[in-house]
This record gives sequence, structure tokens and C-alpha cells, in this order.
Amino acid sequence: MSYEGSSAVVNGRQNGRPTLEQVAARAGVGRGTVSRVINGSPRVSEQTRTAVARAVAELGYVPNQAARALAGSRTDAIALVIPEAEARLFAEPYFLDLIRGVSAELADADKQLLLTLVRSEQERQRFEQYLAAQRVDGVLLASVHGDDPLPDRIRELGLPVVMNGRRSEAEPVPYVDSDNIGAGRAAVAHLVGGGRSRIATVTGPLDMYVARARLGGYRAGLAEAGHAPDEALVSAGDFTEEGGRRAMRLLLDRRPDLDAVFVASDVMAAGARGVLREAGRRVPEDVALVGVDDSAVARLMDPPLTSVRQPIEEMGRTMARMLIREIHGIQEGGEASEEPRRHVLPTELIVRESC
Amino acid sequence: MSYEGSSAVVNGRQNGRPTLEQVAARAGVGRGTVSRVINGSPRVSEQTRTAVARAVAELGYVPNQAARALAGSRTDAIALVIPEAEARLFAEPYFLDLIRGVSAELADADKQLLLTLVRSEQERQRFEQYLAAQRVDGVLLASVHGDDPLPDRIRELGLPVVMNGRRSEAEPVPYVDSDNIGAGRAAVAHLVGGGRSRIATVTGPLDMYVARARLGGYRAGLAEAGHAPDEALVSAGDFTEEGGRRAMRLLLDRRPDLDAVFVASDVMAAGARGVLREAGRRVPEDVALVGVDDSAVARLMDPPLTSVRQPIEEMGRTMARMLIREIHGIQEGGEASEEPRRHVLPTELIVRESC
DNA sequence: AACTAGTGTGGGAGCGCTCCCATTGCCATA
DNA sequence: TATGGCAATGGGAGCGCTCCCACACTAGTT
Repeated sequence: MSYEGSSAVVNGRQNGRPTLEQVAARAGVGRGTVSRVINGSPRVSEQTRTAVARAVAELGYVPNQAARALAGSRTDAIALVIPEAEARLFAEPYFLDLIRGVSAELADADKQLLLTLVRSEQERQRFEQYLAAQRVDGVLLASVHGDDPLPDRIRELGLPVVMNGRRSEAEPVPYVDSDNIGAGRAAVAHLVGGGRSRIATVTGPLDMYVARARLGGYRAGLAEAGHAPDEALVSAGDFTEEGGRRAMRLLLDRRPDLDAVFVASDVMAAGARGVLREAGRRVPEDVALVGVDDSAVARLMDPPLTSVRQPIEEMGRTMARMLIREIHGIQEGGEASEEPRRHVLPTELIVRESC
Repeated sequence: MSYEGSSAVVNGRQNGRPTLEQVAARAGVGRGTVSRVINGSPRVSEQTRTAVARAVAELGYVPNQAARALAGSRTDAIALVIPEAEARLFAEPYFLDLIRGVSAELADADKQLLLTLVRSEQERQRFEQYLAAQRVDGVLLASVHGDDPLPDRIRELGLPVVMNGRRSEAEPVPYVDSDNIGAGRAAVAHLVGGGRSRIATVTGPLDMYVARARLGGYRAGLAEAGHAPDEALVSAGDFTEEGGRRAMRLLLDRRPDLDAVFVASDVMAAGARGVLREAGRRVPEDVALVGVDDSAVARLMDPPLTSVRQPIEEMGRTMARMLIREIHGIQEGGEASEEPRRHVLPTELIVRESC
């Protein structure tokens, strides 16, 4: 079948991949010594190390991961969990960028990435099973809703967790978030600076902290500029294009005199932009627009959309780094060095022609 | 140290997770029997099965994956490899859709997805190491270039592989592709049907089969419509927006009288559209445009872009399904049922206002 | 009554590592 | 010369499964 041909007489192995034992035999040392060399223990003489290294190279030895995991009870793999529903909502590149960041950091640490898209409640339960099967050393959680019990569940299993975003202001689980309040504030400041005074906002779904934070930033921005709050200028969307359309129509109904909108995502901004066009409003002459995400959508809109950029890939990297540290903390037993368990990364306003 | 705590008297386990042995003890049967029940062997009496199931439930037993992998030499995980460079080029949603399809199919088969973004030659080698460590039962490969040796390398390791796309017409490795020739043909047919006669094309990088196939479809479409081929109407891009711009400028230089362009990707079409605007050509009045991918970009362009849709998620599912079958073929030893090793899924023209 | 042919079932023998306890040899110290 | 200490090493004892052989036990044959 797909077995080895008659190839290797060269090396001592007969079939399948060589084992530690075979490497040891070839190098003329014991199993323990080979293990030490493989794992970089300092307690090996230079001479022995070289001999073992040669045997490893000659046999093309690669340690069997399952055996390592079983004997050492660590898998060198982590799981990244993404709720499928959200994967569709978010500006498309979001999760890919996040994955990219996580993946880069894990590669540097020589760990593997297990990607889990969770589609349904049933699959979520299967995922918990799977954690219990001790396949991973830790978990990264993306896009968690306000009432999600999963993070706590995982911690109960004794697994380290880091989330992307938080469920509330006082999040007990370690997380990496972007400065969503700062995002709203910067957007409003820019609009105010451009001479706008009747600034509305289309928010995300308010059961998500990220949406509340951006709204909070918007309010803070207005306050700082000395504008009175006006709830008629606030309309809730749901991060979809259609939601953006609906919210924009509502705003136009309620306050036809608005002259700017801070939309909490680029995708919703695309919807809003369509409604404005239908209503005969010009962008940016009549109404200025600012989005969030700085996605491809923003660049391609007509006019190109000013948008608040989040350092998504960097968030991914940071999450992975935090998780790895925590895992090491547990494995080495060295009491967790109590480093910051929450990171809020800065956002940046990318100015384009929409305001 | 980690020996019996005083904890759970409720169930038989002492600390950490329960083992097969403990389940066996509780159910009053042997290890082998529990294993049979867990793995759904028919050779167990109904009565015993029930008793074991109860013990499993009571203890909250979940089999340890590492032990299973070691003893059974299968991991129930597969790797999906995506070259990072391509991840940036392709219309953004592509890989996410692919991942979605793969993930869905794997979830149904209760297998895990290991995602590997390959950034550099160094990382590619690490990936081979990693395959040798027997972490996965098979490999899914996305976006393979014409001269990529990786697919063959993996097969030499005795691992099943399925690719997304192919390296050449006569691809020996099993693959799933979309009908790129049909895509080009359909686009041209549509343009011809709209009364266009000087139809140009912007191709992808011609070292990729996908680019050659779309070009082939374009030519076939012209031939079928009775148009003579004209190499001045063909310009090579590289799947980037900037590449699309360059190629479009070249075309406009060479054949200012062109009245339609089939662009081999939406992203390049966005670039081309910009150049056309700068040149004072209206879309679709002066020049009709057709892209490929039916991405968000296409929907958001002004005017919205007619584009050929590929069933990306379906490709992902199909790939996963093929791979799983092949893995079973090997594991059950049942000689590979010699089912089709190549699938070409149909594409679909999505007509919008750009032509 | 002695046989065959199944079913169910128990449990030994690994799978290929890591962990850790011995053991060896060597040098510095008493 | 005896003694302790330490670096380097070997290898036993698992880790928690799957595989498979052996052994009951039943029931249907001759």
C-alpha cells in the first residue's frame, strides 16, 4: 500500500517513523538522554548532544505528538473559537486578520492553532466535550456576547482563556479589546472639527459591550465638544448592512436636519450611505459619515469612507501571547506572574473623503 | 502531589478527569467492553451497553484524545494549509468561506480543524516536520502554485491530500476546483449577448492554472461567438487592485476602442474601474465590466459589478468530504473505492449593473 | 454426550513519549 | 585514602487508550 518502499537500509528503522528508542540506539545513549536533547535540557554534555543531534538528523526523527501529549500532558495546541453567526456579520476581513495575528504568534511559539467555528448550541456543547478531551492547552474566544457563560465554563475546566473583546465593563476573564470608547470619541471630535453640529449615530446591537462602548465614546465626544445629548440622534443597528439602512431611515425621519453620522461599523455605513443617496443627501456635502473597521468596504465606498481602524491583527497577536504566558505559568507551576490580564489597544482614525 | 484529593466521593474518580479504567470499574465490566461501547462496536449486549453508558454519564467521562491517538494511530484532526501571501491577495471573503465549508463538514464528521497559515519558506518546512509528528490524518491545501512540490511531499509521507484548485490541467493529486473555463465563457457570452464586440480581458498571474483557465474560457467564449482572437485585448494582472489598474491602462493604450472587459477577479476589476473613470469612460455605457468572485467588493462597486460566483463554501465542504473518505479508506484498509479524485464545481454569473 | 460455532467479555501487551529515581564516574575536600 | 557532592546518564514506571487473543457461555448440531 502506501508503506515505505525498500528504501531505508541506510538507517535503522524498518517501517513507519523512527522512535526515540531507535535514535537512542543509534546514538549509543539511553532514551532519557535523547529526550533531554530533544527538549533542550541543559544537563547534557556537549559531546552527547552532538551525537544525538546527528542520529536525529540521520534518521529524520520527529517526536510523535500523541505520545508527548499523553506522557507530558500538554498538547502544544490552542483553540480559537469563533461563533459562526458573528463571522458573517463582521466586516469580512476581521476574523481573517485576527486569525493571522494569532497564527503568527503561535508559529513563533511553535504551537498549533485549532480553529473552531461554532454554528449552533449543539456544536457548542460538542466543543466543551472536546475541551474535556484535553486536546488543547488553552482557548482564545472571539466575539463574546454579554451573557455568554462559555468563558467561565472553560475556566472551570481549568483551562486558560483569553477573549477578544469583553462582555462588560468589569470583565473578570482576561481579554484584549480595542479602545472603542476612544473610537467614538475620535470620530465625533473629527466631525465637530469639520464644523458639524447635528451629529447622529447608528449603534451596534446594544447587548454587545462593543456597541455600548462606541456609543459611550460618541456621547463623550459630544459632551467634550459642549453639545447637549439628544436621544433622537441615536439609532440602534445590528452590524448588518440592512440594519444600517433601517437605522439611517429612522434617523432621517426623526431629525431631517442632521449633518453627520457616526456609524459603528463600515458595513452599516454602507447601508446608511445608500439610504442617504436615496434621500438625495450628498456625502460629504450634506451629511458627513464616519465608520468603524477601516475595512475594504470603506476604501471602496463612494466617496471613500473615513473610518476608525482597529489593530485587529495586533489584537490577535496579543491574545496569543497572553494565553501562552498563562499556559506556561500553569505548566511551570511558577505562580502566575500576575501580569495585566486586560489589554485595550488604541484605535486610529483614517480620514477619507466622506467628511 | 496530584494524587487522590479528598474531593469527589460522589463518583469514583479522584482527581483530574476519569479514565476508561474507572468507568469500567463503575460499570462492573472490563476495559475492553467500555472501549467497545465508546466506539460503537456492535459486539456488546444491550444490557451492558446501557450500564456502561450510565457510568460514562455519571462520571462525565470523555476519552483522552492523546491516548487514543497514540494507541489507535489516528488523530481525528486534519490540517488546512493556506499560504499567507495568497490570503492577502484573494478577494477577502474567499478563505473565510472556504474555512466555513471545511469546518462545517468536519464538524459533522467529528473531526478537528488545524489551521496553518504559511508565511515563509521556513514555516513551510516547520509544517512538514509537523506532519511527520503525526498530528493530523490528512491535509487540505488551498491556493497551490504551478510548481509547488508540497502536495507531492505530503503524499510521500503517506498522508492523504486534497487541494483547492489544481496546478495544471493534468493534476495527479486529488482536487476540488471551480469551473474557471466555464466562468470565462459565461462572462464573454453575456457580454456578447449585450452587443459588445471588442471584449478585452485582464487575467491573473499566468503561472497559476486558475488564471490560465479563466483566460481559456474567455478565448473559448470569443471563438464560440465567432470573434477572432486578438492578443492586444489580453493583459496580465496579478490579482491585486494595483495590478488591475496597470493591466487596464495597458489595454486602454493598445485598444482605446474596447467596449467590454472580463476581469479575472473582483479586486482587479475595482482597480480597472478606477482607471476607466479616470479615462472618462462610463460603466456600463462605454465599457461593460465583468469580474469573478462575486465578493462584497462587487456588490459595493459603483455601479455594482456583474461577477461570476464560485461556490466557495461548497468547495470547502467537498474537499473535506473527499479527504475524510480517503482517510477512512486508508484506516479501514478497504482498498480505496476509487471514487472521483477531482471535482469541478459549476460557477454562476451574477448579473448587476456593470454591463 | 460430545462436538462445533458463534456471542460477549476480560485483560495483557503495547503505542512512544516524559518523569524521575538510581547509578556511575569524577573532582574537590577533609 | 576516604568521603561527599555534583554533573551526566540509563532505564523503569507510567500516561490512557486500542488491539487482539483467550476464555467463558450459549445454543445448535451430529
